[in-house]
Amino acid sequence: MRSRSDDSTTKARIRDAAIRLIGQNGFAATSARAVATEAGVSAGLVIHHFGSMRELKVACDDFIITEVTHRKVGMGEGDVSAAVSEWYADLPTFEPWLIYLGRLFTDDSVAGADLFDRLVAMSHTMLAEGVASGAITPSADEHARAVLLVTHSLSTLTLQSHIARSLGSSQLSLDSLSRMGNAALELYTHGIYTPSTTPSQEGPGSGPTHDLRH
Amino acid sequence: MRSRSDDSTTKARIRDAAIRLIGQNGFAATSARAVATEAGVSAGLVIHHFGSMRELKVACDDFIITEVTHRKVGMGEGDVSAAVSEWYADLPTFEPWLIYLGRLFTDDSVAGADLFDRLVAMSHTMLAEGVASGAITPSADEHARAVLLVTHSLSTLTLQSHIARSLGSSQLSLDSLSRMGNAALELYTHGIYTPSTTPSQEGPGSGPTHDLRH
DNA sequence: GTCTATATAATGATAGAC
DNA sequence: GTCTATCATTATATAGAC
Repeated sequence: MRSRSDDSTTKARIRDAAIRLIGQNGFAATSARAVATEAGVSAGLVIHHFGSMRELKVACDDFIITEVTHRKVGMGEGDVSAAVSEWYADLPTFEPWLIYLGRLFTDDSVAGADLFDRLVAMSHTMLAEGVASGAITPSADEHARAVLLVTHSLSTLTLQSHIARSLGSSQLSLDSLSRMGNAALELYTHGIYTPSTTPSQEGPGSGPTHDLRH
Repeated sequence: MRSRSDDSTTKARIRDAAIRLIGQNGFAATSARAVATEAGVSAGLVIHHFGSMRELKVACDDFIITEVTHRKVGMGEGDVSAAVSEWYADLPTFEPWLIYLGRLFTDDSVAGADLFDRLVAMSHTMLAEGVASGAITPSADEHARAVLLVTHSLSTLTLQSHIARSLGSSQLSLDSLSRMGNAALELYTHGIYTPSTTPSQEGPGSGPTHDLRH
Protein backbone atom coordinates (compact mmCIF):
# COMPACT_ATOMS: atom_id res chain seq x y z
CA MET A 1 0.00 0.00 0.00
CA ARG A 2 1.25 3.36 -0.90
CA SER A 3 0.21 6.20 1.32
CA ARG A 4 0.19 9.45 -0.58
CA SER A 5 2.39 8.12 -3.33
CA ASP A 6 -0.49 7.83 -5.80
CA ASP A 7 0.38 11.33 -6.83
CA SER A 8 0.13 11.59 -10.57
CA THR A 9 1.02 15.24 -10.94
CA THR A 10 3.88 15.99 -13.27
CA LYS A 11 5.99 17.19 -10.38
CA ALA A 12 5.52 13.81 -8.68
CA ARG A 13 6.41 11.97 -11.90
CA ILE A 14 9.64 13.94 -12.13
CA ARG A 15 10.45 13.15 -8.50
CA ASP A 16 9.75 9.47 -9.08
CA ALA A 17 12.01 9.48 -12.14
CA ALA A 18 14.74 11.12 -10.07
CA ILE A 19 14.34 8.49 -7.36
CA ARG A 20 14.83 5.75 -9.93
CA LEU A 21 17.89 7.31 -11.54
CA ILE A 22 19.58 8.60 -8.40
CA GLY A 23 18.97 5.28 -6.69
CA GLN A 24 20.44 3.35 -9.60
CA ASN A 25 23.41 5.58 -10.47
CA GLY A 26 23.91 7.98 -7.57
CA PHE A 27 23.19 11.69 -7.43
CA ALA A 28 26.39 12.95 -9.03
CA ALA A 29 25.86 10.70 -12.05
CA THR A 30 22.28 11.86 -12.56
CA SER A 31 21.70 14.90 -14.78
CA ALA A 32 18.61 17.04 -15.01
CA ARG A 33 18.30 16.02 -18.66
CA ALA A 34 18.37 12.34 -17.78
CA VAL A 35 15.64 12.86 -15.19
CA ALA A 36 13.61 14.83 -17.72
CA THR A 37 13.88 12.07 -20.32
CA GLU A 38 12.98 9.41 -17.76
CA ALA A 39 9.92 11.43 -16.73
CA GLY A 40 8.97 12.30 -20.30
CA VAL A 41 9.25 16.05 -19.88
CA SER A 42 11.68 18.78 -20.84
CA ALA A 43 14.87 19.54 -18.98
CA GLY A 44 13.76 23.03 -18.06
CA LEU A 45 10.65 21.74 -16.33
CA VAL A 46 12.71 19.73 -13.88
CA ILE A 47 14.46 22.85 -12.67
CA HIS A 48 11.25 24.89 -12.85
CA HIS A 49 9.53 22.56 -10.41
CA PHE A 50 12.37 22.03 -7.96
CA GLY A 51 14.60 25.08 -8.36
CA SER A 52 17.86 23.17 -8.62
CA MET A 53 19.23 19.66 -8.73
CA ARG A 54 20.23 19.78 -5.09
CA GLU A 55 16.73 20.77 -4.12
CA LEU A 56 15.40 17.91 -6.21
CA LYS A 57 17.70 15.60 -4.27
CA VAL A 58 16.38 16.98 -0.99
CA ALA A 59 12.81 16.49 -2.21
CA CYS A 60 13.59 12.85 -3.04
CA ASP A 61 15.24 12.33 0.34
CA ASP A 62 12.28 13.89 2.15
CA PHE A 63 9.82 11.79 0.19
CA ILE A 64 11.59 8.51 0.88
CA ILE A 65 12.18 9.35 4.54
CA THR A 66 8.53 10.25 4.97
CA GLU A 67 7.36 7.09 3.22
CA VAL A 68 9.62 4.84 5.26
CA THR A 69 8.88 6.63 8.51
CA HIS A 70 5.26 7.71 8.61
CA ARG A 71 3.62 4.50 9.67
CA LYS A 72 0.55 4.93 11.77
CA VAL A 73 -0.42 1.28 11.56
CA GLY A 74 0.01 -0.85 14.61
CA MET A 75 3.02 -0.34 16.78
CA GLY A 76 3.36 3.40 16.62
CA GLU A 77 4.98 5.82 14.28
CA GLY A 78 8.42 5.51 12.82
CA ASP A 79 8.40 1.77 12.31
CA VAL A 80 10.91 1.62 9.50
CA SER A 81 11.17 -2.15 9.59
CA ALA A 82 7.46 -2.62 8.95
CA ALA A 83 7.57 -0.20 6.05
CA VAL A 84 10.54 -1.90 4.45
CA SER A 85 8.84 -5.26 4.89
CA GLU A 86 5.83 -3.94 3.00
CA TRP A 87 8.10 -2.69 0.25
CA TYR A 88 9.75 -6.07 -0.03
CA ALA A 89 6.37 -7.73 -0.28
CA ASP A 90 5.63 -5.80 -3.48
CA LEU A 91 8.97 -5.56 -5.21
CA PRO A 92 7.74 -4.57 -8.69
CA THR A 93 6.24 -1.42 -7.19
CA PHE A 94 8.69 -0.52 -4.48
CA GLU A 95 12.06 -1.68 -5.75
CA PRO A 96 13.12 1.85 -6.73
CA TRP A 97 12.41 3.01 -3.19
CA LEU A 98 14.50 0.22 -1.71
CA ILE A 99 17.36 1.01 -4.05
CA TYR A 100 17.13 4.70 -3.23
CA LEU A 101 17.03 3.92 0.47
CA GLY A 102 20.26 1.96 0.16
CA ARG A 103 21.87 4.78 -1.78
CA LEU A 104 20.85 7.21 0.96
CA PHE A 105 23.43 5.80 3.36
CA THR A 106 26.19 5.72 0.83
CA ASP A 107 25.85 9.03 -1.04
CA ASP A 108 26.24 10.87 2.17
CA SER A 109 23.38 13.17 2.98
CA VAL A 110 22.09 14.61 6.22
CA ALA A 111 18.88 12.67 5.67
CA GLY A 112 20.80 9.40 5.58
CA ALA A 113 22.77 10.28 8.70
CA ASP A 114 19.62 11.26 10.58
CA LEU A 115 17.83 8.08 9.61
CA PHE A 116 20.80 5.95 10.58
CA ASP A 117 20.96 7.56 13.99
CA ARG A 118 17.25 7.08 14.51
CA LEU A 119 17.55 3.42 13.55
CA VAL A 120 20.33 3.00 16.09
CA ALA A 121 18.17 4.60 18.77
CA MET A 122 15.25 2.30 17.89
CA SER A 123 17.48 -0.76 17.88
CA HIS A 124 18.89 0.28 21.22
CA THR A 125 15.41 0.54 22.73
CA MET A 126 14.27 -2.80 21.35
CA LEU A 127 17.43 -4.54 22.55
CA ALA A 128 17.02 -3.04 26.03
CA GLU A 129 13.42 -4.28 26.17
CA GLY A 130 14.54 -7.72 25.03
CA VAL A 131 17.25 -7.84 27.64
CA ALA A 132 14.82 -6.72 30.36
CA SER A 133 12.31 -9.41 29.40
CA GLY A 134 14.99 -12.07 29.23
CA ALA A 135 14.56 -12.76 25.52
CA ILE A 136 17.87 -11.24 24.51
CA THR A 137 21.30 -11.84 25.94
CA PRO A 138 22.97 -8.75 27.43
CA SER A 139 26.01 -7.34 25.70
CA ALA A 140 29.21 -5.97 27.14
CA ASP A 141 28.76 -2.92 24.91
CA GLU A 142 25.09 -2.30 24.20
CA HIS A 143 25.63 0.73 22.03
CA ALA A 144 28.19 -0.98 19.84
CA ARG A 145 25.81 -3.92 19.45
CA ALA A 146 22.98 -1.60 18.39
CA VAL A 147 25.24 0.05 15.81
CA LEU A 148 26.41 -3.34 14.61
CA LEU A 149 22.90 -4.69 14.13
CA VAL A 150 21.73 -1.61 12.25
CA THR A 151 24.84 -1.70 10.09
CA HIS A 152 24.29 -5.37 9.31
CA SER A 153 20.64 -4.77 8.64
CA LEU A 154 21.29 -1.93 6.22
CA SER A 155 23.95 -3.90 4.38
CA THR A 156 21.17 -5.87 2.70
CA LEU A 157 20.12 -2.55 1.21
CA THR A 158 23.49 -1.04 0.35
CA LEU A 159 24.88 -4.25 -1.11
CA GLN A 160 21.67 -5.56 -2.66
CA SER A 161 23.07 -5.86 -6.17
CA HIS A 162 25.89 -8.11 -4.97
CA ILE A 163 23.55 -10.21 -2.88
CA ALA A 164 21.19 -10.70 -5.80
CA ARG A 165 23.98 -11.66 -8.18
CA SER A 166 25.60 -14.03 -5.71
CA LEU A 167 22.27 -15.71 -5.05
CA GLY A 168 21.65 -16.18 -8.74
CA SER A 169 19.09 -13.57 -9.68
CA SER A 170 19.65 -10.48 -11.75
CA GLN A 171 17.94 -8.34 -9.12
CA LEU A 172 16.58 -8.74 -5.64
CA SER A 173 13.90 -11.44 -5.49
CA LEU A 174 11.56 -12.72 -2.83
CA ASP A 175 13.47 -15.99 -2.81
CA SER A 176 16.81 -14.27 -2.16
CA LEU A 177 15.27 -12.17 0.56
CA SER A 178 13.83 -15.24 2.23
CA ARG A 179 17.15 -17.08 2.13
CA MET A 180 19.02 -14.12 3.60
CA GLY A 181 16.36 -13.68 6.26
CA ASN A 182 16.58 -17.26 7.38
CA ALA A 183 20.37 -17.22 7.42
CA ALA A 184 20.22 -14.10 9.58
CA LEU A 185 17.72 -15.74 11.91
CA GLU A 186 20.11 -18.67 12.37
CA LEU A 187 22.91 -16.25 13.12
CA TYR A 188 20.90 -14.25 15.66
CA THR A 189 19.66 -17.41 17.29
CA HIS A 190 22.90 -19.21 18.01
CA GLY A 191 25.78 -17.47 16.22
CA ILE A 192 28.00 -19.59 14.05
CA TYR A 193 30.46 -21.08 16.53
CA THR A 194 29.77 -24.27 18.43
CA PRO A 195 29.66 -23.59 22.19
CA SER A 196 32.85 -25.39 23.11
CA THR A 197 35.19 -23.84 20.60
CA THR A 198 34.69 -20.09 20.90
CA PRO A 199 37.77 -18.24 19.60
CA SER A 200 39.78 -16.03 21.94
CA GLN A 201 39.08 -12.38 22.49
CA GLU A 202 39.89 -9.93 19.77
CA GLY A 203 42.49 -7.21 20.11
CA PRO A 204 41.96 -3.67 18.88
CA GLY A 205 42.38 -3.12 15.19
CA SER A 206 41.38 -6.57 14.14
CA GLY A 207 38.25 -4.81 13.05
CA PRO A 208 35.46 -5.85 10.82
CA THR A 209 37.01 -8.74 8.97
CA HIS A 210 37.31 -11.30 11.71
CA ASP A 211 34.09 -12.90 10.55
CA LEU A 212 35.96 -13.82 7.41
CA ARG A 213 38.63 -15.71 9.27
CA HIS A 214 36.75 -17.94 11.64
CA MET B 1 53.77 -2.32 5.53
CA ARG B 2 53.16 -1.21 2.03
CA SER B 3 54.27 -3.54 -0.71
CA ARG B 4 55.03 -1.66 -3.90
CA SER B 5 53.05 1.36 -2.84
CA ASP B 6 56.15 3.40 -2.04
CA ASP B 7 55.95 4.58 -5.60
CA SER B 8 56.77 8.24 -5.68
CA THR B 9 56.47 8.77 -9.40
CA THR B 10 54.10 11.51 -10.45
CA LYS B 11 51.79 8.97 -12.05
CA ALA B 12 51.51 7.18 -8.71
CA ARG B 13 50.85 10.46 -6.91
CA ILE B 14 48.01 11.19 -9.30
CA ARG B 15 46.58 7.73 -8.75
CA ASP B 16 46.81 8.15 -4.99
CA ALA B 17 45.05 11.51 -5.21
CA ALA B 18 42.31 9.88 -7.29
CA ILE B 19 41.94 7.11 -4.72
CA ARG B 20 41.43 9.69 -1.99
CA LEU B 21 38.89 11.76 -3.92
CA ILE B 22 36.97 8.92 -5.54
CA GLY B 23 36.85 7.09 -2.23
CA GLN B 24 35.56 10.17 -0.44
CA ASN B 25 33.09 11.49 -3.02
CA GLY B 26 32.54 8.74 -5.57
CA PHE B 27 33.74 8.50 -9.14
CA ALA B 28 31.02 10.58 -10.78
CA ALA B 29 31.64 13.46 -8.40
CA THR B 30 35.38 13.46 -9.02
CA SER B 31 36.70 15.63 -11.84
CA ALA B 32 40.06 15.42 -13.55
CA ARG B 33 40.78 18.96 -12.37
CA ALA B 34 40.05 18.07 -8.76
CA VAL B 35 42.40 15.09 -8.99
CA ALA B 36 45.05 17.33 -10.55
CA THR B 37 44.76 19.90 -7.78
CA GLU B 38 44.89 17.20 -5.10
CA ALA B 39 48.00 15.75 -6.71
CA GLY B 40 49.59 19.15 -7.29
CA VAL B 41 49.80 18.83 -11.06
CA SER B 42 47.96 20.19 -14.08
CA ALA B 43 44.68 18.82 -15.34
CA GLY B 44 46.13 17.80 -18.67
CA LEU B 45 48.73 15.61 -17.00
CA VAL B 46 46.07 13.45 -15.39
CA ILE B 47 44.64 12.54 -18.77
CA HIS B 48 48.08 12.28 -20.34
CA HIS B 49 49.10 9.58 -17.89
CA PHE B 50 45.90 7.56 -17.84
CA GLY B 51 44.21 8.33 -21.16
CA SER B 52 40.78 9.04 -19.72
CA MET B 53 38.96 9.31 -16.43
CA ARG B 54 37.48 5.85 -16.82
CA GLU B 55 40.94 4.38 -17.32
CA LEU B 56 42.11 6.25 -14.23
CA LYS B 57 39.23 4.62 -12.33
CA VAL B 58 40.27 1.19 -13.61
CA ALA B 59 43.86 1.89 -12.58
CA CYS B 60 42.68 2.78 -9.06
CA ASP B 61 40.52 -0.33 -8.89
CA ASP B 62 43.38 -2.52 -10.06
CA PHE B 63 45.76 -0.97 -7.57
CA ILE B 64 43.45 -1.43 -4.60
CA ILE B 65 42.47 -4.94 -5.64
CA THR B 66 46.11 -5.90 -6.03
CA GLU B 67 47.06 -4.38 -2.69
CA VAL B 68 44.24 -6.08 -0.82
CA THR B 69 44.75 -9.39 -2.58
CA HIS B 70 48.44 -9.99 -3.16
CA ARG B 71 49.46 -11.29 0.21
CA LYS B 72 52.20 -13.86 0.09
CA VAL B 73 52.67 -13.82 3.86
CA GLY B 74 51.52 -16.81 5.83
CA MET B 75 48.34 -18.51 4.87
CA GLY B 76 48.55 -18.28 1.11
CA GLU B 77 47.66 -15.69 -1.43
CA GLY B 78 44.47 -13.69 -1.55
CA ASP B 79 44.02 -13.27 2.16
CA VAL B 80 41.93 -10.12 2.04
CA SER B 81 41.13 -10.21 5.75
CA ALA B 82 44.77 -10.12 6.75
CA ALA B 83 45.42 -7.22 4.41
CA VAL B 84 42.49 -5.22 5.73
CA SER B 85 43.59 -5.92 9.30
CA GLU B 86 47.01 -4.49 8.47
CA TRP B 87 45.35 -1.43 6.98
CA TYR B 88 43.28 -0.94 10.10
CA ALA B 89 46.39 -1.21 12.25
CA ASP B 90 47.85 1.85 10.53
CA LEU B 91 44.86 4.07 9.87
CA PRO B 92 46.71 7.34 9.17
CA THR B 93 48.41 5.67 6.24
CA PHE B 94 45.75 3.36 4.89
CA GLU B 95 42.47 5.09 5.62
CA PRO B 96 42.09 6.25 2.00
CA TRP B 97 42.44 2.66 0.84
CA LEU B 98 39.78 1.48 3.27
CA ILE B 99 37.42 4.22 2.15
CA TYR B 100 38.06 3.40 -1.50
CA LEU B 101 37.53 -0.28 -0.82
CA GLY B 102 34.14 0.47 0.68
CA ARG B 103 33.24 2.66 -2.28
CA LEU B 104 34.20 -0.18 -4.63
CA PHE B 105 31.12 -2.20 -3.66
CA THR B 106 28.77 0.70 -3.93
CA ASP B 107 29.86 2.52 -7.08
CA ASP B 108 29.25 -0.58 -9.05
CA SER B 109 32.29 -1.76 -10.93
CA VAL B 110 33.29 -5.15 -12.28
CA ALA B 111 36.25 -5.07 -9.89
CA GLY B 112 33.90 -4.75 -6.93
CA ALA B 113 31.66 -7.54 -8.16
CA ASP B 114 34.62 -9.85 -8.75
CA LEU B 115 36.06 -9.17 -5.32
CA PHE B 116 32.69 -9.71 -3.64
CA ASP B 117 32.30 -13.06 -5.37
CA ARG B 118 35.80 -14.10 -4.39
CA LEU B 119 35.10 -13.16 -0.78
CA VAL B 120 31.96 -15.28 -0.82
CA ALA B 121 33.94 -18.22 -2.18
CA MET B 122 36.59 -17.79 0.52
CA SER B 123 33.96 -17.49 3.24
CA HIS B 124 32.27 -20.59 1.91
CA THR B 125 35.50 -22.57 2.10
CA MET B 126 36.32 -21.40 5.62
CA LEU B 127 32.82 -22.15 6.86
CA ALA B 128 32.96 -25.63 5.34
CA GLU B 129 36.26 -26.31 7.08
CA GLY B 130 34.86 -25.06 10.35
CA VAL B 131 31.81 -27.25 10.03
CA ALA B 132 33.97 -30.26 9.18
CA SER B 133 36.17 -29.70 12.23
CA GLY B 134 33.20 -29.17 14.50
CA ALA B 135 34.03 -25.56 15.36
CA ILE B 136 31.17 -24.10 13.41
CA THR B 137 27.49 -25.00 13.47
CA PRO B 138 26.12 -26.21 10.12
CA SER B 139 23.58 -24.04 8.35
CA ALA B 140 20.43 -24.99 6.47
CA ASP B 141 21.63 -22.82 3.59
CA GLU B 142 25.40 -22.64 3.53
CA HIS B 143 25.62 -20.40 0.51
CA ALA B 144 23.18 -17.86 1.91
CA ARG B 145 25.14 -17.85 5.16
CA ALA B 146 28.37 -17.19 3.30
CA VAL B 147 26.78 -14.31 1.41
CA LEU B 148 25.31 -12.98 4.65
CA LEU B 149 28.63 -13.02 6.49
CA VAL B 150 30.47 -11.31 3.65
CA THR B 151 27.73 -8.72 3.37
CA HIS B 152 27.84 -8.04 7.10
CA SER B 153 31.59 -7.92 7.04
CA LEU B 154 31.71 -5.41 4.21
CA SER B 155 29.07 -3.21 5.83
CA THR B 156 31.74 -1.96 8.22
CA LEU B 157 33.46 -0.60 5.13
CA THR B 158 30.50 0.73 3.16
CA LEU B 159 28.90 2.37 6.20
CA GLN B 160 32.06 3.42 7.99
CA SER B 161 31.15 7.09 8.18
CA HIS B 162 27.89 6.29 9.98
CA ILE B 163 29.59 3.86 12.33
CA ALA B 164 32.25 6.41 13.23
CA ARG B 165 29.71 9.15 13.84
CA SER B 166 27.44 6.93 15.89
CA LEU B 167 30.36 5.79 18.00
CA GLY B 168 31.42 9.33 18.65
CA SER B 169 34.46 9.90 16.48
CA SER B 170 34.66 12.06 13.39
CA GLN B 171 36.26 9.25 11.44
CA LEU B 172 37.05 5.59 11.93
CA SER B 173 39.25 5.05 14.97
CA LEU B 174 40.98 2.08 16.50
CA ASP B 175 38.65 2.29 19.46
CA SER B 176 35.52 2.15 17.29
CA LEU B 177 36.94 -0.75 15.34
CA SER B 178 37.68 -2.62 18.52
CA ARG B 179 34.18 -2.06 19.90
CA MET B 180 32.57 -3.22 16.66
CA GLY B 181 34.86 -6.23 16.51
CA ASN B 182 33.97 -7.33 20.01
CA ALA B 183 30.25 -6.83 19.42
CA ALA B 184 30.53 -8.97 16.31
CA LEU B 185 32.43 -11.64 18.21
CA GLU B 186 29.61 -11.79 20.76
CA LEU B 187 27.10 -12.11 17.94
CA TYR B 188 29.00 -14.89 16.17
CA THR B 189 29.54 -16.72 19.44
CA HIS B 190 26.00 -16.98 20.75
CA GLY B 191 23.70 -14.78 18.66
CA ILE B 192 21.51 -12.32 20.50
CA TYR B 193 18.53 -14.43 21.55
CA THR B 194 18.48 -16.42 24.74
CA PRO B 195 18.17 -20.17 23.98
CA SER B 196 14.63 -20.64 25.29
CA THR B 197 12.93 -17.77 23.49
CA THR B 198 13.93 -18.12 19.85
CA PRO B 199 11.36 -16.38 17.63
CA SER B 200 9.38 -18.38 15.11
CA GLN B 201 10.51 -19.03 11.55
CA GLU B 202 10.46 -16.19 9.07
CA GLY B 203 8.25 -16.13 6.03
CA PRO B 204 9.43 -15.00 2.61
CA GLY B 205 9.64 -11.25 2.11
CA SER B 206 10.27 -10.44 5.70
CA GLY B 207 13.71 -9.80 4.46
CA PRO B 208 16.65 -8.05 5.99
CA THR B 209 14.94 -5.98 8.62
CA HIS B 210 13.91 -8.61 11.09
CA ASP B 211 16.98 -7.88 13.12
CA LEU B 212 15.43 -4.53 13.84
CA ARG B 213 12.25 -5.99 15.25
CA HIS B 214 13.40 -8.57 17.72
C1' DG C 1 2.37 24.38 -16.67
C1' DT C 2 5.21 23.24 -20.19
C1' DC C 3 8.05 24.12 -23.87
C1' DT C 4 12.19 26.01 -26.69
C1' DA C 5 16.04 28.75 -26.74
C1' DT C 6 19.85 30.39 -24.56
C1' DA C 7 23.38 32.07 -21.09
C1' DT C 8 27.06 30.54 -18.37
C1' DA C 9 29.99 27.42 -16.23
C1' DA C 10 32.35 23.09 -15.84
C1' DT C 11 33.58 18.89 -17.85
C1' DG C 12 36.83 15.41 -20.49
C1' DA C 13 40.12 15.50 -23.76
C1' DT C 14 43.65 17.39 -27.34
C1' DA C 15 47.60 20.12 -29.20
C1' DG C 16 51.66 22.13 -28.91
C1' DA C 17 55.39 24.78 -26.32
C1' DC C 18 59.10 23.91 -23.24
C1' DG D 1 57.22 14.76 -18.46
C1' DT D 2 54.86 18.65 -17.57
C1' DC D 3 52.65 22.73 -18.59
C1' DT D 4 49.33 26.21 -20.80
C1' DA D 5 45.91 27.02 -23.97
C1' DT D 6 42.10 25.55 -26.21
C1' DC D 7 38.12 22.72 -28.18
C1' DA D 8 33.94 20.31 -28.10
C1' DT D 9 30.59 18.66 -25.08
C1' DT D 10 27.68 18.64 -21.43
C1' DA D 11 26.01 20.59 -17.20
C1' DT D 12 22.79 23.66 -14.44
C1' DA D 13 19.95 27.27 -14.62
C1' DT D 14 17.31 31.28 -16.77
C1' DA D 15 14.10 33.83 -19.92
C1' DG D 16 10.45 34.16 -22.55
C1' DA D 17 6.88 32.19 -25.89
C1' DC D 18 2.61 29.65 -25.74
